[in-house]
Amino acid sequence: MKSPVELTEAFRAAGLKVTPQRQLIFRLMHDNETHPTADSLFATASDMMPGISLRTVYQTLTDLASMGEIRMIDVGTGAGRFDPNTDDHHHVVCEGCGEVRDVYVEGSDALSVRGLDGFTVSHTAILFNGTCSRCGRDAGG
Amino acid sequence: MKSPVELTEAFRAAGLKVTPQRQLIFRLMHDNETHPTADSLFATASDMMPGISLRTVYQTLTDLASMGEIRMIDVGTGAGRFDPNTDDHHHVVCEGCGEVRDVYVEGSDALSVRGLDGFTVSHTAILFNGTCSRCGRDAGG
DNA sequence: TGCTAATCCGCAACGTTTGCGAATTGAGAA
DNA sequence: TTCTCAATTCGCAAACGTTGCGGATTAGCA
Repeated sequence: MKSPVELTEAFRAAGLKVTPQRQLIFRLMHDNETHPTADSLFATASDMMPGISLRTVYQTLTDLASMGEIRMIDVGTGAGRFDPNTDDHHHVVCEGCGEVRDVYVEGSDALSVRGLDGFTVSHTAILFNGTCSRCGRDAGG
Repeated sequence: MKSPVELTEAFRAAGLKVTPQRQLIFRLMHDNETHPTADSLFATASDMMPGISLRTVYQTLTDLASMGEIRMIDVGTGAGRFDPNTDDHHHVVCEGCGEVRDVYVEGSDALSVRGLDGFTVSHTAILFNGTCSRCGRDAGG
C-alpha cells in the first residue's frame, strides 16, 4: 500500500476526505505485517485515539480495499484479515495462535489442473494451514 | 463418504445413534456434488421431513465431519459448505452464482514456496475464484 | 419391556459485519 | 477568513451464520 502521505493525496484526488481517524488507520496499516482483523486494529486505534468507532475502522478499511491499497483475506478463522501487501502472494495460518504470514509461491503456472472447464479464473489463493514454531514447541511436538 | 448403510454401522459402532433425521442427511449428502450449505441442506431436508431443525442439520454435519466422512470448506461466500468428497482435491467458486466445483490439482509438490520457515504445514487449500460458463454468458462476456 | 444415554429442537446468544440517520467536519470556493 | 455542502463519524440495531443450553423425546441394548 501507499505511504500515509501518498494515501492522503490519493483520497483527496478521489473526492474522499482525509480525517484524523483515516490518517491514524493509514499509519497503523502501513508496513503492518500482522494481518490484523478489523477488531484488533480498532483496539490499537482506540488506544491512540479514544472514541474512534469500530464502524469507522471498517469503513476506512473497506475504502482502502476498494482503492486496491489493501486486501481483505479470509483464512478461515472467523474474522477477515487486512493485508497492506498487494504483491502476488499467499498465506499460512497457524491453527494454534491464528498468526498469519505471507507466503510466496512460484511455479504455479506448471500445475496440472482438472475441473476448471467452463470457468474463467480471476484469482487463485493458496492457503497453508499448520502450526508455527512457537505453538509447535508449546504443544511439545 | 460412506454409503448411508455403511454410515449407519459406523455411527452405531461409534456409540452414536441413527435417527431418521440422520438417515435423511446421510442420503442427502451421499454423492452430493453441490457443496451445499447447512441452510440449503436444511431447506431440502425440511421438504422431505417437515419439522426437522436447522440445529439437527448442523449437529449431524458436524458429526460427519469429525468422523472424517465429509469436509467443511470455506470458499469465502459467508456460509460454510459441506463436501462428501474426501479425496485430495480443491475448489473453484463462481463469483456470480456461488456455485462450487471440485478441482483436482497435480504437481503441487514441484512448487517453490518461500515463507513457511518454522511452520509445520498440515493442510494446503487452493481456491480458484472466477466466473462459471452460465454467469459469464449472462454477463455478456 | 424397561432403562439410560444420546438426540432432537427451539430459543437465546455469540462474533462479525453492515444499514441507517442525526450530528459533525473537511476542503474548496467566495 | 468565512461559507457552504457533501463526505464522514459514530452509535445503535439488525443481518448473518453458527453454537450453547436444557427439557422433552427416543434409539438401542439387556
